[in-house]
Amino acid sequence: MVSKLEMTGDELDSRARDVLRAIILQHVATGEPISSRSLSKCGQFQLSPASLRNVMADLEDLGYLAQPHTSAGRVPTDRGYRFFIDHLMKSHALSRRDRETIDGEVANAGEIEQILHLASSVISKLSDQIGVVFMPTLLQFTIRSMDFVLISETRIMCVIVGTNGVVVNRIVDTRQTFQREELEKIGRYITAEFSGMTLDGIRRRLIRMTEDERALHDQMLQKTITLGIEAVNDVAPVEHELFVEGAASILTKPEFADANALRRTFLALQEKEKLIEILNTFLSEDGLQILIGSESDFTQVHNFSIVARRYGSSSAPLGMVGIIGPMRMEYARMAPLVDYLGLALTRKIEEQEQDR
Amino acid sequence: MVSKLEMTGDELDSRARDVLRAIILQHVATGEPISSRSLSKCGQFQLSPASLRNVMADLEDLGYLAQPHTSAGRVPTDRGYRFFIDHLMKSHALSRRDRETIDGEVANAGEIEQILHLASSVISKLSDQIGVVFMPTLLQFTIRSMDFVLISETRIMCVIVGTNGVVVNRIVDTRQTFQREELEKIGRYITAEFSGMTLDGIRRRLIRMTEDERALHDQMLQKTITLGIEAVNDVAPVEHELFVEGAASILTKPEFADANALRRTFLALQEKEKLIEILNTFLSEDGLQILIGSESDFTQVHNFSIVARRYGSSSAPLGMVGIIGPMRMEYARMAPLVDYLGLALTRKIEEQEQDR
DNA sequence: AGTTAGCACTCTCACGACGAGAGTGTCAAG
DNA sequence: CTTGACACTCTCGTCGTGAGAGTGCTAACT
Repeated sequence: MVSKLEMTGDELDSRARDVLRAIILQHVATGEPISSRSLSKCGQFQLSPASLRNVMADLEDLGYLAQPHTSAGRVPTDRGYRFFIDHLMKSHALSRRDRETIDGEVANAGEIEQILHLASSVISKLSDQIGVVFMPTLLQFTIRSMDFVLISETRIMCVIVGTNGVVVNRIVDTRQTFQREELEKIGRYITAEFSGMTLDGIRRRLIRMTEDERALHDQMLQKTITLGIEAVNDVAPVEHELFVEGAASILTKPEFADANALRRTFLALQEKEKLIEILNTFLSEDGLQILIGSESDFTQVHNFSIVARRYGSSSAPLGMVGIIGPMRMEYARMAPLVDYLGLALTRKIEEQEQDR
Repeated sequence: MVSKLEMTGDELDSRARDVLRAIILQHVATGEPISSRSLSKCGQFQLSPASLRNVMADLEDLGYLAQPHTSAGRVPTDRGYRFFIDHLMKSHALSRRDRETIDGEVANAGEIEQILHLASSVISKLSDQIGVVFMPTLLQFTIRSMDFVLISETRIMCVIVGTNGVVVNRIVDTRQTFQREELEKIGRYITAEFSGMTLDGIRRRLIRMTEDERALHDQMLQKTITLGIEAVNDVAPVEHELFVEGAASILTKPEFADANALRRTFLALQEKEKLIEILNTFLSEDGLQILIGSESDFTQVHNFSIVARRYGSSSAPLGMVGIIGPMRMEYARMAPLVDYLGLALTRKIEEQEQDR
């Protein structure tokens, strides 16, 4: 019945918009359903509760508000939050403290995994929500260099540096034995020969090379090829990394007062595939993304919202960073937080990219 | 009033012991307080409920059982569990499936961190409790080799292999620029010069070398020293790694039916220092360790137990592996699980140690 | 027209009473 | 020493009740 309404923001007059905004702000602050009386008392409107009730009834008809039960106040629906975010919200400026905290954490981090880990934990702490950082597949990842370090005669650590500054390392267990000097040579060769290619491309070319005439005779080349293939094969399975931090932060939120809600939530967070799927669809979108309640499978069940943003250079987006929390959250504070963290990460990564 | 009793297991006659064992087994299975009637009905005893009540009253006086309230059955106390574990428990043989699962997971893992991560997750899955694996400080860690890989001109990955096969790698950001060949030379030099020493020892010696006459003139040596110090300094802060896996497994246990217990538990798991402290004290003990309820700060508050065991060669214990769960757990099944995982880890690590 | 006071209505929630059920302790008889 | 019997106690679910909160509606007011 409300489906034919376009979300242009035009179907609400200025007063209705003010009321909706006030209700959402107040409800986010208190967690309680908002009554006409408390709204009237807050002083923002020179109207009696009865008048406000009329406005609220209209907003309910339009699907922006709902009543938990007849004699309770109103609560925003996901549709209400959506309207708020699209048309009513005024993002807070990011506090200097927060900005400095983010900058500090990001600056201190070295390796990509550490950066992402710190990012998820800092956003979780600052937002008091669950922090998520997602780094998608490395298959399209182009390499700058590849080096091999002798761990023991048959165990080799392979260090791959991407053109975007990301460093990946894995240990492979070979059946052959290697010398230090051999590995140095192999590293130089592979770096020279394959830099700029994707892992997948490298693997395919190496496999083609095995059939090459020369490889049959040159023992050194043969060793290089098998080691290279093993190294790339071993990295490829790392299809994505998902950092979820601060799940305990939701423990104190009133929407999780009962044990079942908690249980369901933790179990949902366990299975990360769904989350990855959602974040993946966002990966093609630019700018801040907000997903509310029923708008996706994941957020629907638990009345969650996701505020997330792409990071990494726009030419090669690297992943998503954001927060997950109950639908009732301070979007006006979350939005700039997530946005800034995304920017900071992007900047950091571009710096590393320069730094060649 | 019971404190003067020695825990020799002598103060209970054979019948009392049987009753205590039966009560614990039944309570662990059901989670309910055990009544004299249900005990009589189970057929193990040819006694009436009234007689069993007498025995149970005695066990309660001795502090092995307790009643949640007057008209409830009996529940084992931590003292009761302790007696059970020390004198009554018959450990189940480890099922073949479990043994194979553990062997499989451990065999597949490569790097130490991956091994420990898998270990904590496999033990969590098999036990349906929270899995913990703890690796203590690396400061006493002696090195076999040290290599440096060029990430970018000023960022160097440092790969340290311990004599126990453990591989640690960190990226350091230097102010100087390095060439590939330089790094290879530095790696060879440091490996030759310092292998067998502890990280701490290396650092001290490097610092002493800065004051050395030669270092002032030999630019290469100077670069080596500063890089070496930075590498070691960067690794040293990693004082311990604690893997806690499967916290969600306790969600379904009846002792966490109410939200507060859940909340408290998750918050307790958040602060890992306490846990590390406890595991650290166990590090000097050989064999399986079981800590019950009030026996430690950590387990006391939440009615938890810890079943843990040292792993790593006995000459150089590497860390602790174990599970955390409610006091009411199947000790007879947990004990061999943890024990076997500890053995498997030790074996794996010794293999890697050989493999030089 | 829009606004407001008043009022009846509905729903939740905290409180207390109550009875069924479960388990115990005890005592006297076997 | 064992056991049947019985009174006692405590928990827990159910039901009823009344206070409180908030609404919708209507009629009067501006």
